Amino acid sequence: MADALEPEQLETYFALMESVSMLHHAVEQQVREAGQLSYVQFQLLARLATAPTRQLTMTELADGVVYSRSGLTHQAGLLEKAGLIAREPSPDDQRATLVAITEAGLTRVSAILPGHIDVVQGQLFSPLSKQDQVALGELMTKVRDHMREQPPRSVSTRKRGS
Amino acid sequence: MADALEPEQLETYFALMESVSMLHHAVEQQVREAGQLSYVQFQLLARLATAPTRQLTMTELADGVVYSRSGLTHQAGLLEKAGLIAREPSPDDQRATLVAITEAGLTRVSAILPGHIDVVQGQLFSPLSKQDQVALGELMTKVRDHMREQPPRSVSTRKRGS
DNA sequence: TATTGTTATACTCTATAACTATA
DNA sequence: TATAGTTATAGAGTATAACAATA
Repeated sequence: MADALEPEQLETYFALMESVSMLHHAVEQQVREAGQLSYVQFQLLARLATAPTRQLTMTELADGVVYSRSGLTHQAGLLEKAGLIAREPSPDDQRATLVAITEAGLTRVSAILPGHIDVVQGQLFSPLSKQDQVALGELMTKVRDHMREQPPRSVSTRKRGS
Repeated sequence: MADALEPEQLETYFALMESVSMLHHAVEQQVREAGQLSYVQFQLLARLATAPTRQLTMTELADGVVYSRSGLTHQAGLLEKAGLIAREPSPDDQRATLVAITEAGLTRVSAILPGHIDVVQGQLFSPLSKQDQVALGELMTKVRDHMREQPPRSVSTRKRGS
């Protein structure tokens, strides 16, 4: 409502989307070549690998990565079949499923990470000064936090109208 | 090679990817609801609408939006079937196809744009100060320009190894 | 020989709706 | 009644390779 975008903002928006699209394409390729995984699968594994207890519920795991429950179930099925994660019922809540990364999963992430970091360094950070990099971090943290507050209206699919 | 990512850079990278993923999801929905198009289709139309002569060759149109020739052919086929673009052989180069946006295409873009701008404003820019917005534009322009210089190794698929 | 674009095909991803089971 | 997760299925997107035509 109200507030149009300045032409300058439109250019910023386009530059952001194009940059990230290209970056996404580059890292997707790297992840596939180095680890035979899609980027989504890599994100899920990376999230598990960095989780405090190295296990999350399906819902926690989905958050911010996947936008439908069935999508996550599908990806988790593939990862489990590949032996990279393990699922077991949660003791706390019988409805929930706990997902844990396996040793093989950790190994896979380790195989991907160095090359991944090279790509991100080369594509995203190399044209930026140290100052720029810090600034970008601050900006995107603000944006991400703001977006997280917005009703994602997807994973927590609580249909109203339809 | 060399140069690892600082943990701070890793966070920046993640914040960027998550933000844009959510933004992409939001605009994708908006474009579909307001204009019955995918985001890629909207990008193609928008690119044509803002092109100086309102027509581009397939290769020019693909640039930065689509990463395979056949993908563009497919999308162009859909857009043409919907009457939003028109294709004709180029007079300059008999191999090339000129793609032009139709009146219906322009109308469709117009139908999408206001709501689109609202979403971008609300999701991306609203948490940022005017200063922040300018800074983001400068940063992403640098990044985009740098990435454009990198061999995209995709559209201009000049296979070497395989 | 290199480039533009299309075709055919196959694969992956994603989303919707219906369903089960537990809170 | 609401939530966690799965299943089945259908649709859309994308990429590879083989191809035709022009430069």
